Amino acid sequence: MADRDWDLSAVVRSWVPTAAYPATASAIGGQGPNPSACLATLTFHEEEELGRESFLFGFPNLTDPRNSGFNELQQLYIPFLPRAAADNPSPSVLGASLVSPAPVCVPRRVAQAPDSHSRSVLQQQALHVNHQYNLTPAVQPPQTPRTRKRKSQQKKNVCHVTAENLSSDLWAWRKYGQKPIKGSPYPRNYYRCSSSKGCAARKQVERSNTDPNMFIVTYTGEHTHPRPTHRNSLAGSTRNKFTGALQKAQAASHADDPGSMPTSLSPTTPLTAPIDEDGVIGRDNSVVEGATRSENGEEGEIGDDDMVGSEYEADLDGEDLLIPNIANNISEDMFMGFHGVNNNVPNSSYGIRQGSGSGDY
DNA sequence: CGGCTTTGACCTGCGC
DNA sequence: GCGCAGGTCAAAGCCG
Repeated sequence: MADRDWDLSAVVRSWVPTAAYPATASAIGGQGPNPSACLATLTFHEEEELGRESFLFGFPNLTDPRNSGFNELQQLYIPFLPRAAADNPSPSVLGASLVSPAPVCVPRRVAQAPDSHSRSVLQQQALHVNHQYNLTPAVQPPQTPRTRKRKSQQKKNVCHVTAENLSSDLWAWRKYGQKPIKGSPYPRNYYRCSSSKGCAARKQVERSNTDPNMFIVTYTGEHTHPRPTHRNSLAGSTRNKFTGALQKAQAASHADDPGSMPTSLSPTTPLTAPIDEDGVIGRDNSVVEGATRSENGEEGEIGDDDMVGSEYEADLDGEDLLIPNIANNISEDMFMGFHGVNNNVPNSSYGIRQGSGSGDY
């Protein structure tokens, strides 16, 4: 019985409430959503895209004080943007001054011995930011899903984000597994991109055992397709048991499970309306690899199997994608789920791998 | 009906 | 080689 189990899918799934995905909003619930959370899913490529006019289309309320987080995030990402983008960041990209916490990722080769000299300036900057915002960046070597490189050599893009900043990338993620992790009271949820059947992109979400308010999002693999122009009919809109059955489950079984998370919230970002094709929003704050790459050709290199690199390439292509109308769609209730998580609120049994977790346990 | 979540079983990596 | 732990598969069931 994993009474501490929680379904991170709730976290991963886009928290952005929209008319199209009201359930998601209510499922997440809560108050004081941080717009920047949405950006947490952006890659620097995507950020670059966001700099385009179309981006404003997607975020009509950028001027809204609530969007300060967005701008903040952009600021934070600047160091990680491709040099061109960083050198000539559009106003939207640069945004305003930092005000609220924003998720930041820093590329790092886990397998490599940390070398202060080798650490890129960008990384240091990111680290600084992370420190400011109490974020714990960590990037591990990417991996090639399915081919299973040595675990220690797998490339990963790890981001530590707060519940508020938990992602809402536009990719459609489908949960395919959950496993309790030894040493951690919280299970790890596994997601794969559901936008394309052949897509190798994976996403892992787990709550930090050191800081329950932090979530560790790990991206591996790369998308083999352009961003979806639209969500699957059900993607992100269903499974919002959190609103219905979920709540029942909460009351019934995991009323005291601090680690629990509403499963209903899939890592899918609800999209309200298609933005300009150039509008790009993507994964969570996986800015990392690119950052290193731009600064340090070797460290954080975007190898062939580096999902980040290739993915970024695709992003730059201006693949069609949608931008969630975050500001307009954020619901008061949206973060209820997160609050529940943060406050040991009963969470659903959904997405929770009871006890033995996934099979082997 | 299509897509998603759940979850037990199986596979693989890795340390000893 | 063995065993543990992490990662993935896939059937079953749920939902709109």
